[in-house]
Amino acid sequence: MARKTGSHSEITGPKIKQAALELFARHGFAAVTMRQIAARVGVQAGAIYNYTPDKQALLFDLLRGHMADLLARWAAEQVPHDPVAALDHFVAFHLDFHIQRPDLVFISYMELRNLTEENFKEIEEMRRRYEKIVYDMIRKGVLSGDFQVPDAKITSFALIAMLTGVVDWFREDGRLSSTELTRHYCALARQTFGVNAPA
Amino acid sequence: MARKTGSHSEITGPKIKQAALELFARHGFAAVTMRQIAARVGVQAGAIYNYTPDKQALLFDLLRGHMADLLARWAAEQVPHDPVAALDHFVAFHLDFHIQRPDLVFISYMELRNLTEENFKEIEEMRRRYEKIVYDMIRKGVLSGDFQVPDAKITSFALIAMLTGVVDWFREDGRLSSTELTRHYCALARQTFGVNAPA
DNA sequence: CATTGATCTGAACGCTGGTTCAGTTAATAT
DNA sequence: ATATTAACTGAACCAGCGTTCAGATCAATG
Repeated sequence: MARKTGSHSEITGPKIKQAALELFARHGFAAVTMRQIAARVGVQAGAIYNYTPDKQALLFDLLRGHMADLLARWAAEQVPHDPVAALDHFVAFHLDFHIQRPDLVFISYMELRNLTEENFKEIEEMRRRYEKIVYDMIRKGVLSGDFQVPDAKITSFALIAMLTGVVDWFREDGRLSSTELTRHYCALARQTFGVNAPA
Repeated sequence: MARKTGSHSEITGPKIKQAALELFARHGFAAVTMRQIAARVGVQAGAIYNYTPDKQALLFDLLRGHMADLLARWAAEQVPHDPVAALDHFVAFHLDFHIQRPDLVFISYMELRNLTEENFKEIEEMRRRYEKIVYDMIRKGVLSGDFQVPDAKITSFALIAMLTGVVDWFREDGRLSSTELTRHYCALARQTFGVNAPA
């Protein structure tokens, strides 16, 4: 038996990516086998190699795609000039983006060490670009006097950590809606940044 | 060749734990082999089984020991009654404890999914106990009027995330000393908690 | 000095991993 | 109808896995 009706490349390709994503997120890259991925797609392990050169590329494509998506979407945002409004905007953007992709966020943090050195550098570079966005935003607010923080660099890390950490516990059907979540975190971030008067 | 001078149980046992810790942290539990651990200790793979029933136990013992240490050390702390002073105390304690054990912190977060269900539950329970400590501390400060936060639960997660995230970038020989780090984070945490007047 | 017992070696066991590939199938083009 | 080819199977390859264990080695004991 081979090639059943409806088993086209345009279907199997994305299914492999999705299966790999879910399994990597649940069990970790090293613990997942090509046969497990294949089984989830409904195909033999060998068939995967029509879509990816190897297991490493499967992981790398997921991570690079995720980071590229993140950077592209932020670039497309209309960010307010006012520092406090910009902070609110960023908090809402970051939470929304990450909450919608818990698996990708997870593996982007967990599986960096399973990347080739070369591949790792590429992802790291993208991550640094994103962190710089946050840092620059904070610097602007500090210079304008809107923010009062002990250290801009530390604060940028702290903000990203506290926001990204949300994916560890947030559930759509939990106590808080994503709207409430965003509202709370905007308030929390403002306090963290020493913003006094509400904008 | 077997049993060389100075190769006692009291030496090899801890060396195995240490080697496992470093390798698990660097490459991940699933990617590390018993032979790699053995090689680092200077022993054959079979010898490891004089000290641990299996690979899983090696991981579990590290995680349980880490969490038990964390809880025991906090229990031994003299925590001030004043909520703001207690917050400062906690921030200093948490940073100090985690900065000194980056590898353990790393695997305690990364390798939870490689635990047996039974073992996982035990670690999760300890983690919850620690989170509850933070939550209770915040509740106290909210009730006394010292803290003003949008949501105590969220804030507890946010605080832990922003503090623990430090191990991802902090280096002893970096721009900031651990003393400065603590000072900055105490200030940041106070702001996050809406503390107005310095205590 | 002979014996003992903890400690470790070295080789093996059965199994599974990623990857390859000749061959099979079915959708499409001629 | 026939030929073509993308998509897939099924089996194999070999390296490496965790784990076991009979036997070797050496420190300590009496």
